[in-house]
Amino acid sequence: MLNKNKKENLIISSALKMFSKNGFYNTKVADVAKSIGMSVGNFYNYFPSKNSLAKSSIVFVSKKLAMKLKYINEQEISSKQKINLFVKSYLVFLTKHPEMINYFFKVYLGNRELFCENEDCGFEFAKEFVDELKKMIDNGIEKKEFVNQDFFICFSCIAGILGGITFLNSENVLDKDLEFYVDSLSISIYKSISYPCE
Amino acid sequence: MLNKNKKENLIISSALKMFSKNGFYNTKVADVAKSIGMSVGNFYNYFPSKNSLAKSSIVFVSKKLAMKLKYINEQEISSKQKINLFVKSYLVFLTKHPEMINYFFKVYLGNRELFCENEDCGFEFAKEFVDELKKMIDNGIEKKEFVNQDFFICFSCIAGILGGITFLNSENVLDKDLEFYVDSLSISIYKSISYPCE
Amino acid sequence: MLNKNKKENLIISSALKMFSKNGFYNTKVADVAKSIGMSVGNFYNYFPSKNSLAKSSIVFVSKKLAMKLKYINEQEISSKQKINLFVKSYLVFLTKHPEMINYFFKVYLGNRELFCENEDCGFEFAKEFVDELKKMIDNGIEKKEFVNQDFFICFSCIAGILGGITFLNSENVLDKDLEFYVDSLSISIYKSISYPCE
Amino acid sequence: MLNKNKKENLIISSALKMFSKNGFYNTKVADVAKSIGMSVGNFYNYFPSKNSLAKSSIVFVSKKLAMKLKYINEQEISSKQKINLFVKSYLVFLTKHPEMINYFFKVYLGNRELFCENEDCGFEFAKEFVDELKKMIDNGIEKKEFVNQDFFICFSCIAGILGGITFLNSENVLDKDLEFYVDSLSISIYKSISYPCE
DNA sequence: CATGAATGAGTGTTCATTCAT
DNA sequence: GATGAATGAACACTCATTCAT
Repeated sequence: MLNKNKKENLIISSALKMFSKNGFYNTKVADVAKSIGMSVGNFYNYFPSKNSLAKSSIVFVSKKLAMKLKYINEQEISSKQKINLFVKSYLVFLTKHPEMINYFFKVYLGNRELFCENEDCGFEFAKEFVDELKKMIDNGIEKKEFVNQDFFICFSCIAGILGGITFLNSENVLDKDLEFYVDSLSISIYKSISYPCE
Repeated sequence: MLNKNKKENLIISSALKMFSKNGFYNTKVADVAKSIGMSVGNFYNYFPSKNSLAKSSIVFVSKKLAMKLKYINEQEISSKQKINLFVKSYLVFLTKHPEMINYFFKVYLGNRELFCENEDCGFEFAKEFVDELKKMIDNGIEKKEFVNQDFFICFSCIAGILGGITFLNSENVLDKDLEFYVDSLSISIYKSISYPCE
Repeated sequence: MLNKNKKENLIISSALKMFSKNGFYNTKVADVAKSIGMSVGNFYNYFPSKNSLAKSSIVFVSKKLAMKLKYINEQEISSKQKINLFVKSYLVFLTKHPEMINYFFKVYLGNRELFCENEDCGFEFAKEFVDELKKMIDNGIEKKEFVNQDFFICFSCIAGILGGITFLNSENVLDKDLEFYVDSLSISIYKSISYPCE
Repeated sequence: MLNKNKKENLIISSALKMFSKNGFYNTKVADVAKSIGMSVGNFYNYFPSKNSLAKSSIVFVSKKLAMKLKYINEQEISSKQKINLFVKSYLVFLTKHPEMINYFFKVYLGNRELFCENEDCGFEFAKEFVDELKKMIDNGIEKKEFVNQDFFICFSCIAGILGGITFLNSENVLDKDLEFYVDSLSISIYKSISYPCE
């Protein structure tokens, strides 16, 4: 028998697909349960509420992304190369697990009320990923590879541009495979935050 | 007495605030109606359904944004200047009407199921804005001010970076006024899509 | 059309019957609604919750009983006669509206958790009746018709003995009509709280 | 290891506390099981259902009370003294085991649907206690110490008055210790069923 | 146009009970 | 006997929408 943690992940994996496809509110607890052959009642042995599943799900995704970024951050390469590796890693992941990325951009960013009780909750559930991204940015600034500017500008450039391509992809408007965009995207991102005419 | 169209806009204005603050699903038709002193029944004289209000709302926002961009596009200035004007215009608008921008980024992009019946609906309800943005991009490429690359890359850079700052702003994590970011953001956006070392 | 208050009373009347017969927990909101030809949703236009219906119901009963007792209290007769009138009035009421009395003794006294949030809520929802009973007792003590003793003793004698016969009646163990017990019950009650050998 | 019967009593003891405090319907089988460090599944090795636990519990209480009354009944003393002893014994028991008395008056009398399948089930589960009380009453009447009246009147007087003080006690409205009320209560009860001017 | 009472399908959650281990 | 994961029917409450007035 699967242990508790394994089963939780099984639920999350299925929920991510359903939430990202049909939205949190149009996905019923019964749907999630049934999708993995589990009874409704038993679902509640693993998550105390539908909402807590949403929260655990974003933590799950955030950790996955953080791991990939951490692996890149730990290498002794230039920031430019790091960005290239990250974009590639991100797009491969998006191809393989669109539900995770889409969950992040659609459900997490689009339905803040699910994740925030008070006004200023920030991105606490995506902390792990955001922190790792911060590391990359800080390191790039430190090494003078990135313009020494407001952190939030950098953050918007990296996360924003990737978010942009993600939305276009999820709406099926892109005419090429994601892989195709790796280089041009990394260059764009790099240009946006680095000094012109290096 | 207000004519039908005026009243529709009144409803939309109030709905935008509520939808963007609490989400579409947590805003009840009764709440919207009450917020402008209207009865529930009467609401349905102006919109056939809650969902149609959501659609009209995004068209409303898209038109507003398109107008601003159109005004900029019509000027005889460099693309670089256009981007600067657009960023400024955008951030001023975001300051004045966060509900509109947030509605666009959160409700519209985050709850696609509300606006898409089939799989490939694209951004039909934001068409006016997207088209105008396309004009700016195409013009910049034509004039060799932007790298002649895939349109979607450019789109992701412009809309993505602005989206990034928008999310940071709506989560109250920015420590300065939006105005502060105008120049650095426009430079970043411009750098991302233009040739290096101009 | 019935006004709001009339409809509330209609709901309460029906709920009293169902609650007292099958218990609060075995009576579904849908049952109550259906019993008076009302939809479930509409029920909630009159009461915010099932629990609030239970509370309103006991207030309703308490008021009815208080009224009867008040009418008796206002007469210029001896306490002995008051008790006789009250017992008669009570038993007639019990015959005519067993659901009200049974609701009081079974649901209200038997399911305190429904009516008490904190530990010491006392009998706040039956206040009107209890207050009127207190008046009768205080008056009898003042006029030296009742032994000058602890109020709670008197209260237990009056309410307790009536409660006793009420339970026997609701269990269908009594072999005679309630009317039959009027005199012996009033004498017993009177004896229990008055001086022996008057 | 405890034998089956001992464990049943252990369950009952804990259940009495929880049922009397929070009500039958707000006490979950899992709560009862956990309260004595037992698994849910194992609970069902001792009681076939939650409802049967409720029934066994009232029999348990009824037997305890019957025993005390039996001991008193067997003494060669006047009915007046018996009543005094019974009241004392009752109040001491109530002080020591409020859960048992409260279970009787609240859960058993207040939720008849739990104990009665048909309409006329009487007090079958409290038979032992009721029978013993009947013995005391019959004996008093026989010895002309009590008025020769309807049995149910006597029953209501004794059980009702004790029930009255019990409710007041369980609602924490009494300002003195229960012991304080022993004499006045026994006198009141005795007066209520005996001839005036003995 | 305007009202708001009425509808009723729908949903998150609970919990007594079962049963494989 | 003992465990606790699994079941699934049940229920309070919601809310978009309708419609009589």
